[in-house]
Amino acid sequence: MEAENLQVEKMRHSLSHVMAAAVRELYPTTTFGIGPAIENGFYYDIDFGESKVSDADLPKIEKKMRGIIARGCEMRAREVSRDEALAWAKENKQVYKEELISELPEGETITFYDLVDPKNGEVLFADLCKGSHVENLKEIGAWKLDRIAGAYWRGDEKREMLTRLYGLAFATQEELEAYLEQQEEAKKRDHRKLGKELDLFCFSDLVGSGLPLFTPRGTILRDMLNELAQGYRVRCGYRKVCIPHIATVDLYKTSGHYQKFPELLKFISQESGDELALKPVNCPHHSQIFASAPRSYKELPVKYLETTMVYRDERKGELGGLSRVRAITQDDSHVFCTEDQVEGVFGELIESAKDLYAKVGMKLTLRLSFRDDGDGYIGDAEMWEKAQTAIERMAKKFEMEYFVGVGEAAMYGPKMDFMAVDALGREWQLATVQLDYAMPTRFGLEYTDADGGKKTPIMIHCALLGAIERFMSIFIEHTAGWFPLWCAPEQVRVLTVNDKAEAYVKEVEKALRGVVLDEPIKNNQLRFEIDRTDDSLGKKIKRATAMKIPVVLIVGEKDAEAREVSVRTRDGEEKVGLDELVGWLVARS
RNA sequence: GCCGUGUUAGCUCAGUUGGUAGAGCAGCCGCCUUGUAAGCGGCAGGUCGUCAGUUCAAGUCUGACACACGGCUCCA
Repeated sequence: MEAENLQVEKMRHSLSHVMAAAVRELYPTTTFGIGPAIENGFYYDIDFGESKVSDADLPKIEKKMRGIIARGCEMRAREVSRDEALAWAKENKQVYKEELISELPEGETITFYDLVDPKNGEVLFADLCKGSHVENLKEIGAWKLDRIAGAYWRGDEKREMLTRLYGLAFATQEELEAYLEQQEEAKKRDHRKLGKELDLFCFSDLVGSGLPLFTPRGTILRDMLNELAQGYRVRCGYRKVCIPHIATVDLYKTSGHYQKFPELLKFISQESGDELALKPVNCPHHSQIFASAPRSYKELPVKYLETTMVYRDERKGELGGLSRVRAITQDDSHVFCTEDQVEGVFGELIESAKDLYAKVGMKLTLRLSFRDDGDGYIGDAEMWEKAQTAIERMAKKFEMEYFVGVGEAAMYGPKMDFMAVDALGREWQLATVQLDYAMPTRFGLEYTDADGGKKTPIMIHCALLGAIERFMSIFIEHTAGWFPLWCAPEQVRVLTVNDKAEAYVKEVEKALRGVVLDEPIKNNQLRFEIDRTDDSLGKKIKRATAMKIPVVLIVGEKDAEAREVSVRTRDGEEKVGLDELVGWLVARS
């Protein structure tokens, strides 16, 4: 397996050289950046200078590449000195290569790979490269050029914008096709497409980009997911609070967001001239509820819970569907507690996260998000050390497998981030539990301890869904829109065959009206519709299926006679007696 | 923000070399009373993303803007 992976990587890497050779032949004045092998293929970043390149040019480049491969060219390594390499780069006006070479240590031996036609010894392309490569292009498997995109030189937006040509490459044709098929499947499940088809949310240019509007159906889904996420904490003694969505900027100067959080949206009051901001987080507001009264150690831990929107001025190019928005709903909670209560609070939240993700059918992995050396943080080094050690100790105590993500911490402290794996095997950061020694200090929060002295509480931030919008985008793709019964916007649809069994349809309606599900959330009154239109049954079924309604009940004269309903679900068809219908539905939730 | 692609009826899409727009579905109106994924017929529906420009003439060509989609170090 190892050897196979290595071979595929060699092949992908060699293909990037072949692509460069083809490009140079077609566009002689280009300057080359880097051309690595990647997960599903390869790319090359190229500066095309004056020439414009677009998707339409890909077939031309691909054809040229196939020609080079058909010639049976070889990849030959050649060692040169650093000075020789620099001279080569200068002579050929390869400024990017020159930059790369000049960064290599003095005296280092450098490898070049030549793409050579063995029949006449012609060198089609010579490139600075550490390898490794296939020996002969005959070893190359299945590949195709994929798309064209822009990429900053070395990923730095202050530097030149190069054109990146992406290619896909696999060992066999089957693997390439399987990959393309998987892409197709992902496209079919795309939450933006399903969001429209299932009537869950929409956008309006008048409202603005990155600002989703939820329809009645989408709102039900949101509410159900939120209820699930809040339920765990309500049962652990969290109490709901409610705050306004704006505050004076003084609040964020105190919290540090004004200085460290560029996405903060600010505005000036025409009335008072005050500078205000839309809340980018909820903790400062919540801290002021804690600060509103003298607190005793006896009432700790104080646990607040609120699902509410925060607003962030995200970079426009990064907005997309529900996964990246400017108005974000967090199922947020904040706990103010003593040092020795931290473990208990974390324990409850970890158990809740595990249970919630099991209920939605996603596997969890744990990332401990620690700080890096950047300056986007508040609080002193000692405090960070203490918090990070505590987080790691808890991961061990609760027997969670974890890895450490450096540079992933929040502004005010390290986080325990739960990564959920969806049906397509993709990993997403959703639930998060954060330990914060900084915010309480900045806000001067305190409580009176048993000895009468004042102490600073510790704050624990948590969101189990993370952002509801993001969670929904993933959940929609995870389920492909086939939501479990408990959270489906429309759980049951009754289809009449004709108008001759209306009396019986009314009986069924009455039975459904009495159905209340209690799992996984309590008091979940059944949501159902009755399709009495005079369309054919086939058409009604098609419509209900397109909306991915989990349970479809067909009720006609034959059913009335037998006092049953014809049930149609994704699993198939069956008959259920009217008397058993309620129990049948409850059992399926 | 930057690079590339796109925007035609509520939705999915046609629209050849510039000659003032088409289909299917959905909608509405009839007929059909229908048994497990589209019954039949008719009607209505569009400043072709927006604003400029070129032209006798622009959905089609040019420019700007808006919005959407894909990408923006898996470090020779």
